[in-house]
Amino acid sequence: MSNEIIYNPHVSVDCVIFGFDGEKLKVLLIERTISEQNTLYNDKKLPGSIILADEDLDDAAYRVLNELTGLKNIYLSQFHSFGNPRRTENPRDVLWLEKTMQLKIGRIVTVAYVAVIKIDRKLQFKSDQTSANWYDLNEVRNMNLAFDHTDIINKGLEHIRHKSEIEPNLLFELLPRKFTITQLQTLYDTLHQTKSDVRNFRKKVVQWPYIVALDELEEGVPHRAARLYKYKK
Amino acid sequence: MSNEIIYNPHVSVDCVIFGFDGEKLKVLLIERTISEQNTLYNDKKLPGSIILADEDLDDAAYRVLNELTGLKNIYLSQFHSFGNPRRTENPRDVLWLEKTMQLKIGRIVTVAYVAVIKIDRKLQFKSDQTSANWYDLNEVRNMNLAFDHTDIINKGLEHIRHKSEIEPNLLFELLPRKFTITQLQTLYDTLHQTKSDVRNFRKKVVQWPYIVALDELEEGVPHRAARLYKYKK
DNA sequence: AAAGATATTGTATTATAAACAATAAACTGA
DNA sequence: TCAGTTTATTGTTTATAATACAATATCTTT
Repeated sequence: MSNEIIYNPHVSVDCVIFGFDGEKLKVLLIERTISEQNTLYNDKKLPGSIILADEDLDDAAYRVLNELTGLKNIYLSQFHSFGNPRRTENPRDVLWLEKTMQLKIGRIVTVAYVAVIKIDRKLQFKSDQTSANWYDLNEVRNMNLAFDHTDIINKGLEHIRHKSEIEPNLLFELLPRKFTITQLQTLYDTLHQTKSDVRNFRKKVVQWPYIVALDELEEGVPHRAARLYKYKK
Repeated sequence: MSNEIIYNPHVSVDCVIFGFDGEKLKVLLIERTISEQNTLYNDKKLPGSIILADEDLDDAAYRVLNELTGLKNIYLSQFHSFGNPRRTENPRDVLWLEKTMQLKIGRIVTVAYVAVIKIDRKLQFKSDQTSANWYDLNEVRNMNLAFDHTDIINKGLEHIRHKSEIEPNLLFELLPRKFTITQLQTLYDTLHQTKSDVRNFRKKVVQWPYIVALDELEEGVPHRAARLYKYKK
């Protein structure tokens, strides 16, 4: 009957923030240091936080994002909640929770959000102690992240894959303000896991009404420079 | 600073269960009776439950669904979590929570799941006290449901709309085992909010590999009987 | 036998997706 | 300066999918 005990878990939000460097998708991860028996371990985790007493879930997610990047008006959407009772059982995670939260925390149900931002945005931290960095998605697969954050990232990736098929606008949140068609195609193919034909792809995108050609070319490349485009409206 | 207090809300799951009667989409709602100052109020709510101490979210949703319908192997998927601090503030809801849960419950964060089932399935209740009924989605919009269950239903509807565009298989979970093309089209158009052309629609679906014509006709209709089809694999 | 109700079917047109390779422009190093 | 390297850019043909559009068939009821 211990199975039937009602129990209050904590509730948190975690943000999966994707960027694109022109070639690969990246995730923003927070550095975490844990001292365990006089040894320092270095770790990475998603930006996240326990929700506050009077705070809605979306508000908590925006707060976390803002504390991290200093920015607002970001494409941010909830995509899944994770509540496996054993997701907070790793001893290293338990230790970190006790140190940071100053209290024993048992189970945590987390609500995950995803955001896509331009990777060249300067990240402003409210606290000087936190440090965030971009990591290749492929690297991340072999890292040992905190909690079930690898699962969360994978599910978040799935989510923006689907979303980008419905609203191609999402792509331009990831690209720099001025971009080449090649960059757009690389991003598109990365997200859709395809290899589209160069000619067909260009035909498709130049007829999108919200993509406009500029009178500018790429600079500093050791070959023919590509035309730059921007996203409008 | 009261804004910064860490607080443990309860966590629950709610299931939005859709059915289709051949003409309209329906939701399964639980009857709820509240006695308030010697008066009995009748109410409806989504099937749901606080999660148990050692229970994963998906497990909780399946438990709720099973306790309600007695069935397993149902198309069930998590679609959104709702955590507005004020979602449990309605006095009637507070009263009901105290009566049913035997304890004061403040905030509840709920994780919502959606399921689609055949409406002619016999519902077996584990407890004789609960009673569930199908309601038209249009009626439901004007009912006063418990908590924010109207919002949850709307978001769940959005979810199966999207999902049915990607996987048409979902449609056959809602249709009876033997169905007519007209029923299929009505369901399709209801979900997609379209009015497709009869000829084009038939051309489209008869070439779906998983739809097979039977040697049977509808019975008991006061006009020409339609051919029956079934879904395979 | 006529009227009413729903089921069933085909053709022409348009739009979209897919397949496929040659040339142009800029830089690099000899 | 020239040959070689690298990436950018462009068109045509074919196949597939979506759209527009109305007449006839079958069964029931009166």
